[in-house]
Amino acid sequence: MELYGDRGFENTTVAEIAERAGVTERTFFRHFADKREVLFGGSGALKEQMVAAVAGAPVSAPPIEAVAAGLDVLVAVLGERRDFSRRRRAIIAANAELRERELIKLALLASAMAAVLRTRGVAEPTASLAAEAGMAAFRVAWERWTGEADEANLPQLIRESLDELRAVTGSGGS
Amino acid sequence: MELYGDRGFENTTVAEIAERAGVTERTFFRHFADKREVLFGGSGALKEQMVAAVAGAPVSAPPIEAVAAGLDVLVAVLGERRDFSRRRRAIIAANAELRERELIKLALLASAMAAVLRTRGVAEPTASLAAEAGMAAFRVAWERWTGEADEANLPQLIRESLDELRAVTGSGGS
DNA sequence: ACGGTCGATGTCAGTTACTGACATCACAGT
DNA sequence: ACTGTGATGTCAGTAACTGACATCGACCGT
Repeated sequence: MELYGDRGFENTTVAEIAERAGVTERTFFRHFADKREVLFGGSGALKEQMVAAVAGAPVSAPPIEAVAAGLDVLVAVLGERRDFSRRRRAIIAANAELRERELIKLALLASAMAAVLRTRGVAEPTASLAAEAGMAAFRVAWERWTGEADEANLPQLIRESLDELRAVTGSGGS
Repeated sequence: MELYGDRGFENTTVAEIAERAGVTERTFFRHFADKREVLFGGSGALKEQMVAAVAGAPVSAPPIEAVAAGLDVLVAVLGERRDFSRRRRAIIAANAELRERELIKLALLASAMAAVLRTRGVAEPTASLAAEAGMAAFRVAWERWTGEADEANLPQLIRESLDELRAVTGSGGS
């Protein structure tokens, strides 16, 4: 991350990273599938935690509530160190390939949540849409949170986004 | 696309594509920024059309309606040749890098629509959320349309997805 | 203590996506 | 005919990855 931050992602070679870490290039690629994955390492574990949170929501809770429980985990993990998150975000925002990777990671999280919803008996278009809606709300809240100067409250922003999403979709069908 | 379909995306080299097209490798890279871009060529023009459609929606129309007008264009362009779309989709679905690319293309379309909404006076969290919600509805509808065997109606599926999205977010706030 | 297995690392050679610099060539306008 | 201009070819180079094999240290059973 230091190298990516200083010289930029694309001006940093794997050889440099490996040298800084005191290993060979080959070893780097045994730890990370590719150069981008460095910034998305914990996403597997994160997925597990989110899945557990969604699965652990009360049976009576509507789908969007279960998804919100999953997002709480996401927020807890990503939102704890704000300056770290901002540096990371700046690096990702500055590079198209990293943005792609981030999008697919979030999409994976959403589809994992949708899968859990299905095991809870939610039928298909609904499950995916609830998960996607939650993710959209998160994404927008996340942008604001990392972008704004003052100490905004991330869970609060997510709640507002969900409310806004309801308002926006609620006005009129096609 | 023939090569990608037959041998798979990652087993196809740029040299092969160039040879098939009767040009050199270098020329290939002058037409396409990278190997994936082949499958996403028209997305610039598509964006323009969608932007125009959103901008052209009645001033009185709520944001989600303007977005729906943009999606109609997307549907018209992508949905006209169904078998072509399905082959293309199969290729993309089979490869992670292509899925990444598709996600960022859709995200670009969404953010372009959000930008237009802003020029129409829609305030910020609302604009992004309306665009993202619309895109989520499209994505889910698109999955169903390309996946299902019978001749489903894509605009119809999108309308259903938007309705479902409203239902799903509408049940309860946090 | 000793041999053996195993996991992590190093080494090396190779492929392939992509890029910059320069040459060539056809064609349009004057 | 002259000249630019845009598209292509040629060539050399970089850097991300990958497969195959060697090494080495820790740990395990006897």
